Amino acid sequence: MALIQATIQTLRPPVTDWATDWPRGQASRLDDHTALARLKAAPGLVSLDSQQELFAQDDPIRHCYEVVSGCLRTVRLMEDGRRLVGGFLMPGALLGFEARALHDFAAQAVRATTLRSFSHTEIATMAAKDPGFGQFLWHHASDALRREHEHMLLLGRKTAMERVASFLRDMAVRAGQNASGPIALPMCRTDIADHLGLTVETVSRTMTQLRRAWVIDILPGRIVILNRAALDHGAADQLAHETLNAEPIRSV
Amino acid sequence: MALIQATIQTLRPPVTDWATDWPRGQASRLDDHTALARLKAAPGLVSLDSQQELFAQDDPIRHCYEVVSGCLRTVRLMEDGRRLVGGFLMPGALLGFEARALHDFAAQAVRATTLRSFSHTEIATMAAKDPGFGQFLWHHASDALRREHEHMLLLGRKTAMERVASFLRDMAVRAGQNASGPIALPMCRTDIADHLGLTVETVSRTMTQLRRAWVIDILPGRIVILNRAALDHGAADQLAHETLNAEPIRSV
DNA sequence: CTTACAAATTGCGCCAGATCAATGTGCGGA
DNA sequence: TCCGCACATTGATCTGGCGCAATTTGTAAG
Repeated sequence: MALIQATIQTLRPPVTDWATDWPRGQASRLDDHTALARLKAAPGLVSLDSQQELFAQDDPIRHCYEVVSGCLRTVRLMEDGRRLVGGFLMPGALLGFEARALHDFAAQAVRATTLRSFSHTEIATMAAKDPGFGQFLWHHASDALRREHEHMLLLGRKTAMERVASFLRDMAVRAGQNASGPIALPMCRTDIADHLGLTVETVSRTMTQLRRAWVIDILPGRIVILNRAALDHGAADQLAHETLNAEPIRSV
Repeated sequence: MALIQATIQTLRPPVTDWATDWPRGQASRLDDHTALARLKAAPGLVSLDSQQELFAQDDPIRHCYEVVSGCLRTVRLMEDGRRLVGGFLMPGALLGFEARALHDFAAQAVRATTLRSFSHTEIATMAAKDPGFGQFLWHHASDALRREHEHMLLLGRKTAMERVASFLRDMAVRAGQNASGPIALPMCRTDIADHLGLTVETVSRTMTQLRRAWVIDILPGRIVILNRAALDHGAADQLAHETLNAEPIRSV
């Protein structure tokens, strides 16, 4: 059950931007939609400690959220403990904006996190009145769908190396880091493994392989991409063989 | 590229039902929405031969479709030929109702298929004008999202036996066959394998295992569920061991 | 600085499912 | 009825990733 009860106050006049979460899609052009702006003017605020749960799987959807800071994961559990991490939500991401009665994933803070919270009922009401807002929700769901499709391909057909490479590339894109520089990995290896359909050990081994091949450097809580082309092209495998004997000096 | 150019004529007065495709969800209650009814009054009709492609991956989205008869698969290919079948579309299913510029999957006929076709532009225009229709699209995308989440769990964490069992159970539910009776499997084993993230051989072996355990019977182009509980409960594995020596008389 | 604990890495043996290779089966056409 | 072809099944072998356990690293507390 949801641990936090956010308070939604009265709606007040328009404000400005609505951060969206489509790093790799054509974001719907509704950032400045007035209904959204009105909504954003009076959000509830939620703070979560690290590992705290925002809502559980099968909880009724009462609120929608926008991540302000921190990082969340969506989690789905099987009875026997097998776990799937649907995704990681970074600042700007939206959560719970589906037309549905129950959450099909739990949401948990990867680390201390703050969110803006909105009433889901109000969202639905607004969608019923305002076609523009309805369109926004449609666009949002469609974009989510496209990303899930991509992830299904990863889970269904990619090798461990390809999965890890895809993940790291995605994290780089999300961080806006097309250039070099450390990329934060706030989530633990277990979370990454459960997101990629692998085990912790395989994730660790694969990342080590990439390090040995000078494709990435591994620092506590972050990585640095040394050879972006290898990561993109999937040539990481070949590289791993070529440079296997050379042992890079590990950054301190 | 799309092989068929459907013609959308003028819109005419309301008609009746709008078959939806949420066998396991709370279908959005918009079946009789007037905008949809208006649209449905003047659809283009499309016929596909078996294996014919309706649209390719990365084609611009020009039309939306409702499956009238037959069966389609959505397909995504990797450069090296690895293939993922996103899903199978049975009569009543909707296709291409996303807010997006390009298709992220190709759609191909599993066997001879007919569809009603609608202009995607018109859909988008209608969504912009009519909040109720926008809501319908939002609901539709949200339901699709929930199904994809379920499938991600299958691809990421389930065993071959669990995947095949889930698939057969789904097909039974879709066919409205909670009772006994043959369930049509119009798609070939390769399609099933690419849908479940397995190989043809593994699908075949697993189904044989289920047959030997008296959980299902296998007929050309269809199956019969003999032990629904085993299929649901995933106890298929245990059963497979218990009854492994007994060789059921194969139906002719 | 030392201790303590969780997270990450590494080694090693094993197995579910992949891969390669026949063989079997059903169906449509001449 | 026979042929031909695509699909399905089965067998034999191989391997990528898993499972378990030991070790190392990072980090927070004392």
